[in-house]
Amino acid sequence: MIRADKVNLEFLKLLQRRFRNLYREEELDLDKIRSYAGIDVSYRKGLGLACSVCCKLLDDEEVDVSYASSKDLFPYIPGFLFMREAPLMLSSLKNLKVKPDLIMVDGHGSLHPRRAGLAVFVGILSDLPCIGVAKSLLLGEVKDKGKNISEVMVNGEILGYKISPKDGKTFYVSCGYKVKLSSLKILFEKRNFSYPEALRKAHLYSRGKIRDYEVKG
DNA sequence: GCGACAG
DNA sequence: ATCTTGTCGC
Repeated sequence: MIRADKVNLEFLKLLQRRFRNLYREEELDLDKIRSYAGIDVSYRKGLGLACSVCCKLLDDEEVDVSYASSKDLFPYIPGFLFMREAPLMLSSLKNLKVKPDLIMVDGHGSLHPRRAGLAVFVGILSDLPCIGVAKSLLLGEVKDKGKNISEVMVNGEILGYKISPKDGKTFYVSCGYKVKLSSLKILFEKRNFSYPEALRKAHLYSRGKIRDYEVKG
């Protein structure tokens, strides 16, 4: 494990700026998106385990599941989560037999100090439309609170949305790659502001799998 | 300098 | 994120 106090943050910021230069936005044609994958990572005693769950976009029916694990983990440093989780997420994504048309990762995309969160890296490196879905805010202010969907502002710019399901915890979404804010809004409105089922399962499955390692090996 | 800080 | 049993409440 690399020591957090030995990490060259200036170099990593440079890396984030370069990936941001590769960032692109596109209109999401929902009629052409058949399936999407939710990706999450769990940890236990120095081991990290990622899970990708591929579901149909229409009814959330599960069509594929894959995993990837590693003991060679980068430390968690706020603002640099990509170094810790992007490699594991990309590995589990490769292990899917059914290739998704869209991916959603646990973490922020453009809603980030340098607009280069985890979802931006995973989107660019997989060359798939990607959306960042986080449970808490890293920065930004919520405008027009109280609605199902409200804008998150950073320096007068909309960088994401706060989504409040009728039943359940609120979460935040932002663009990762090849997606536009307008597409995000339409997508979550169509899905009735609910937390993505594929992500919920990826979280459950990764936790279940990493506990098996305790018993087996 | 102080505090805040995705997972 | 993880370490962790029972317990309060819908």
